[in-house]
Amino acid sequence: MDDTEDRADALFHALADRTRRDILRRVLVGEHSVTALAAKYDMSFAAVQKHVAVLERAGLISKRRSGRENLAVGEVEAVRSVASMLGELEEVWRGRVARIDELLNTEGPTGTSEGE
Amino acid sequence: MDDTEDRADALFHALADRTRRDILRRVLVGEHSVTALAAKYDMSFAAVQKHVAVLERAGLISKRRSGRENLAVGEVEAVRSVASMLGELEEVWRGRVARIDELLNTEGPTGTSEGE
DNA sequence: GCGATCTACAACCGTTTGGTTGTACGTTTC
DNA sequence: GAAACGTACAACCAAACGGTTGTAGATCGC
Repeated sequence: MDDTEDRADALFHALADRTRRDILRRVLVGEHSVTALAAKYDMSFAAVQKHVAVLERAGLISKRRSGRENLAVGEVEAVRSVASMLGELEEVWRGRVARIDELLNTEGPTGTSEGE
Repeated sequence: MDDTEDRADALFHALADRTRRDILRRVLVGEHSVTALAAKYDMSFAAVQKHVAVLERAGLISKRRSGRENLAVGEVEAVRSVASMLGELEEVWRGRVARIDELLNTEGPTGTSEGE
């Protein structure tokens, strides 16, 4: 149910770091090994590897083994899915969303009345 | 220079929390006071207020004082600016970005050669 | 004026994050 | 087979995050 919310959390979180956004740009252009990526940044290999893992867990990149190298490539579909989430937000603003109440978190410790 | 990167950090970080995304949806529909928003979630007023502050610092919402109430409203332009960042990523993938090297972080402890 | 309401913010706390170093394991190369 | 390379992962650390409670300042209603 809030499965898409979990996914949104992971996607936005992955994008909320400039090093990860930079890695994503590189691997959207073409495949890069983790070591090749790590050489680009002024931090340890392990740190870059962790960033790659975060991107992978979010589905923004995928990895392919090639001998001892691990080639990462950007998943443009995932980028588009984030864009579509923002598009939905814009539709909310336009008032074009049919069942807004379904999009909104239905908590309301006052009794889930939500009628405002 | 990496001013836009700071902004991107703030925007994606603000969006990387489901409560904040939910608040954003509500205030994109129309103005809500902080108290009205806080009533919707099963957490303290202060917690919701902090979320609102994060959204405001990122520029995703703005606040307007009306008597003792503080009315928050969503800034759809900021949402669009995030969408355009993702659009730029997609263009990187398409190979349509003219000066990619300017988009990519130019670190390279090996001497900023970047020639790969 | 006084109580109730709306807001802001400080102080605190457990967990996560982003970084480090060190170790270990498969793969290539000679 | 041994050295070098590419990777993965554990353990550790300071800082940030998301939450809490408590205090305090404006503003409204009566």
